[in-house]
Amino acid sequence: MKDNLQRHAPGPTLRRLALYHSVLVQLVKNGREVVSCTRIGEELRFDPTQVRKDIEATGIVGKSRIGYEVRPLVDAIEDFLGWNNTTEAFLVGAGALGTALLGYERFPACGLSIVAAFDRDPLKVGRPVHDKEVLPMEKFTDLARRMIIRMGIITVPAESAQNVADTMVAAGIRAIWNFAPVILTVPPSVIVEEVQLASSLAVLSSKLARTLKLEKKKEELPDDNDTTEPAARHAKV
Amino acid sequence: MKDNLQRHAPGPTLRRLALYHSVLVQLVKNGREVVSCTRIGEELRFDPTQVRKDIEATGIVGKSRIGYEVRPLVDAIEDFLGWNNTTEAFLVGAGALGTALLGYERFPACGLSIVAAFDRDPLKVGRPVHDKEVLPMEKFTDLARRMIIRMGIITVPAESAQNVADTMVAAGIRAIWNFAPVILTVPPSVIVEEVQLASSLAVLSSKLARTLKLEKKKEELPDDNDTTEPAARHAKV
DNA sequence: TAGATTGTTAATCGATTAACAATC
DNA sequence: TAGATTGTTAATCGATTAACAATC
Repeated sequence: MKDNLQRHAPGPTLRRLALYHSVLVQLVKNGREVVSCTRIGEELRFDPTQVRKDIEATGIVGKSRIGYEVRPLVDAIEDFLGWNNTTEAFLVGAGALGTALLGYERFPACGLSIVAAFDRDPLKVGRPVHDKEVLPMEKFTDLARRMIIRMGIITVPAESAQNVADTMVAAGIRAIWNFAPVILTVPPSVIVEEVQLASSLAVLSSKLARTLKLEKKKEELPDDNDTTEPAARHAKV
Repeated sequence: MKDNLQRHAPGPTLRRLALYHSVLVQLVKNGREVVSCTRIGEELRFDPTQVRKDIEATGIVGKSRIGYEVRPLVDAIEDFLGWNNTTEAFLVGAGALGTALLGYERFPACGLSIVAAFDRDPLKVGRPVHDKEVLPMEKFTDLARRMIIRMGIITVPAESAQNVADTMVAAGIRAIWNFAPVILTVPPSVIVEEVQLASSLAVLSSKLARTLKLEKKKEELPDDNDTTEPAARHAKV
């Protein structure tokens, strides 16, 4: 056992821990009491060694031949990810994406509670979305300070995102989850997690384009290099 | 110049290329004709060397002391990411998140056109969302085959996601953008890009929890290790 | 020319994977 | 016991960063 101060874990580990959590919560529901890395890995198609390494970061130790106790493991992951105590967040931008996040059923299990939404559009203000009030932007700073809100979620268009971020920082917010398609500039004391949909799409579309191009080429020149052609296998026979 | 067949680029590079694209499109609008890696890097707070390495992957060559021509660079990135020809996609799950994606203004610039949405809920079928038809799930397979749709977007709850993915694969879809909180199982010929919101939140919330814990500890025991205490600096003076 | 910038190779860094002893 | 599984160290892999010659 190392010190009780939380060790720094690499980003990929944190991301996978969130996935393990989801799997483990399901196992708890099914009444499972112990689980092995192999089992978790199978579910998510991860290498068992990697799962073990990740779990090690949480400080949990398992039992040889048995695996890990599910319930303590869930607790340790929640502790590690900061999901054990509910984090109250303010969301800015009550458009379609903001609305989707306000109603996302998974967040409570991740210790996230979006307690209010803000918008500068008077038409959106006043109409509750998923039982959450939509307040005018003017109320943001005062309310965030009084409620000691530490997390902000940005779902406004690109043009206003930096401005919103500045307001959040000034109001004492320490972590920003940014869904707007711009990279934010914030002081070093503020943490930003960028959700860049275009980046995610880039990975998918580039791979798809590449695959389709390759297939097209293969169709056009079906030579001996084409191992999918059964005939090619007879070359040496 | 290497072969004209697209080289494989690492995921992080693809993600950053999407961000460069956004910056460059803006530069084109402003009438800029050339740009250096340093300039792009400043905008996104990336290392200039990294920007150069990424650009290298697209096959574009720059000019010493000048930089890169913006317009050809944009074209090359679009070509590389598969954003030059419009990809038509079907979306399944016309809930809040699906609605948000159907109306996302940035997608056309990324060569993505969501041409129709599908839902199994009869209440959602028939009412167009953002000018896009919402069709019953029964029509998916036939329509996808006839229109030769290659990309599918999943915005259904976790429980139905794998089922939807299976339908997509059977209908000839080759790339799936998955927003449901489950890891999908698909044949190797199908590409999946997972958008796991919980994973993204995990990175943010764990960092925030860690920071807040550290600060609390510092408050409780303000000893000489606390470099923010000006008094500590006088220890040796 | 001088100096900013590219292109490219080498060094570093960090994460993943493999290997294997310990253990229940 | 035998064998599955953990814990841990070492090897590998891949991406980032540094260094520097070439160039306009």
